Amino acid sequence: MGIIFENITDLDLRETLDCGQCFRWSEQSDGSFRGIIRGRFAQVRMDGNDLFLDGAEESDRMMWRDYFDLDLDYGKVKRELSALHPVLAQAARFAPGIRILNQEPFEALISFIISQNNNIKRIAGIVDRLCENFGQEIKAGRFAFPTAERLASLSLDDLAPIRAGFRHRYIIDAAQKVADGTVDLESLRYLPYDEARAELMKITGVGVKVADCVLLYGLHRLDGFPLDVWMKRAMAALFPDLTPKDFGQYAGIAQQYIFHYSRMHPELFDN
DNA sequence: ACCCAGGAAATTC
DNA sequence: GAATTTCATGGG
Repeated sequence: MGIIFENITDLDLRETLDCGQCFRWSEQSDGSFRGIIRGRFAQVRMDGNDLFLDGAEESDRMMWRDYFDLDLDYGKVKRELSALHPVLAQAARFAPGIRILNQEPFEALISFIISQNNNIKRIAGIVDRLCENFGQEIKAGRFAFPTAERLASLSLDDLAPIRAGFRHRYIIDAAQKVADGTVDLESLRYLPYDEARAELMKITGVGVKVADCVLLYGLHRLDGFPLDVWMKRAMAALFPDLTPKDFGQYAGIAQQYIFHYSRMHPELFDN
């Protein structure tokens, strides 16, 4: 059982799965990654330009193609972005195998609510505990991300085991507003950007930055440009003459190159 | 003991 | 309205 995608360029699994956009893949000692996406398990690895999804089902081929964004020409995107600014070209060359995943919108929403005033390692731990406690077990010890309906039914005390602190009430409010239709995540996919952002900000605990992350990572709004502490430092130090709008329709991809490059080069910001 | 972490809400000025 | 403080938790 498994799926193979042949002749895949511009994809590096470690760069893509460990660049801060997702929190649920675990790297194995052989360099492959195991994860559960949309309730489906896969162990993924690259062999040359072939992408192997061991354990995945052929009937899910389209889902996985979509998840890894295999229909977008990242070579072309990189050429366009690299022409904008030499430092952006350098950031893209540093991790040329980054792609923006198509994550489940609700998972992105909850994950980035958890991300606020937090660090990536602990975010991953909280998300793991959330899945273990409230997600469906797909195979031994591996759980799906919980549904909005399930999380909406919980009390603050129920969430105590995930140890997310003050974010517990944000998680429940988000789940309730998604479950009861107050916020329709799928409808945000093609709404004007500012309107989509405003919809998400109806949720307690969702501000501009979390909303931008949900739109970019969960709804594939590549025009989004989340500005976290790292990106604000990077913009001030590396792109003082540019604004987010200057990065165009693929700003979100530029953001990911810059975010990863900055996080891997903290010495750039020692002042 | 102190500081920070892919922020946002609550409070104060 | 804009600036500051608080909010849990864990690691350095």
